Amino acid sequence: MRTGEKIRAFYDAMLAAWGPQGWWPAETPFEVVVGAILTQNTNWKNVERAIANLKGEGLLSAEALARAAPERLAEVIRPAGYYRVKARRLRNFIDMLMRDFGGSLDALFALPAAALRERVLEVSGIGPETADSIVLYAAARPVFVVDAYTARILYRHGLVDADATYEDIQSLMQDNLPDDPAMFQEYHALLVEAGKRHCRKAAPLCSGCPLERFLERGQPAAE
DNA sequence: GTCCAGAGTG
DNA sequence: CACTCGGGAC
Repeated sequence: MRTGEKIRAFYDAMLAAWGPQGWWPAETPFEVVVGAILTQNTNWKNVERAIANLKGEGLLSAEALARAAPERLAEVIRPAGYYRVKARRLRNFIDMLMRDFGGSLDALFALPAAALRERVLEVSGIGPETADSIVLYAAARPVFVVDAYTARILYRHGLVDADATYEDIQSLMQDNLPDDPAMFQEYHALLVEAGKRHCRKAAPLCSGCPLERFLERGQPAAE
């Protein structure tokens, strides 16, 4: 099976095994943005607590976040970890939104997809994965979100090299899939599920993984 | 004790 | 290149 077929077959196999994942779990696009920043290298369970705190404090809006004292914001999002850094990152995004788009997410999202991605990437503390999560899940534009699980799963199946860059992997996925935001949303969520359940860093549990049948001789590759 | 829906800095 | 940021779930 060649690369493109395999990439498309992965999706079908995971979807058949686990069904739709319902990502991104949030009530509004703004909440998606906040969650995308808070979940950097962090368990989603902890992010849920932080978002619940923000809601309880009435801080889940651009205006409220722009006014909140940095120390207070940090304390409220504390359960998400890296709380001082993340408080600053949230503020950096809000500052950009207020300054350049009148605080309107809709105005920001009206940009063409490529310009939107670049604009979000310019915010200090928002890197490629967080930017693409915002573009895909909050703005519903067709960019593929790459994360550590994506790289590991593709690497262990021999579809990318160990040193493949973010852009390498993103291009590989986008070049071999239809340009469908809803599908990209689902595919990334399914890869995260596969990563958590089976393709863990230290001890991969290939047995029972819906992607197991796509492994070839010698795979998964050693780290 | 491990590890998480990463990114910036020295 | 390594190091920092970090609470919480398991």
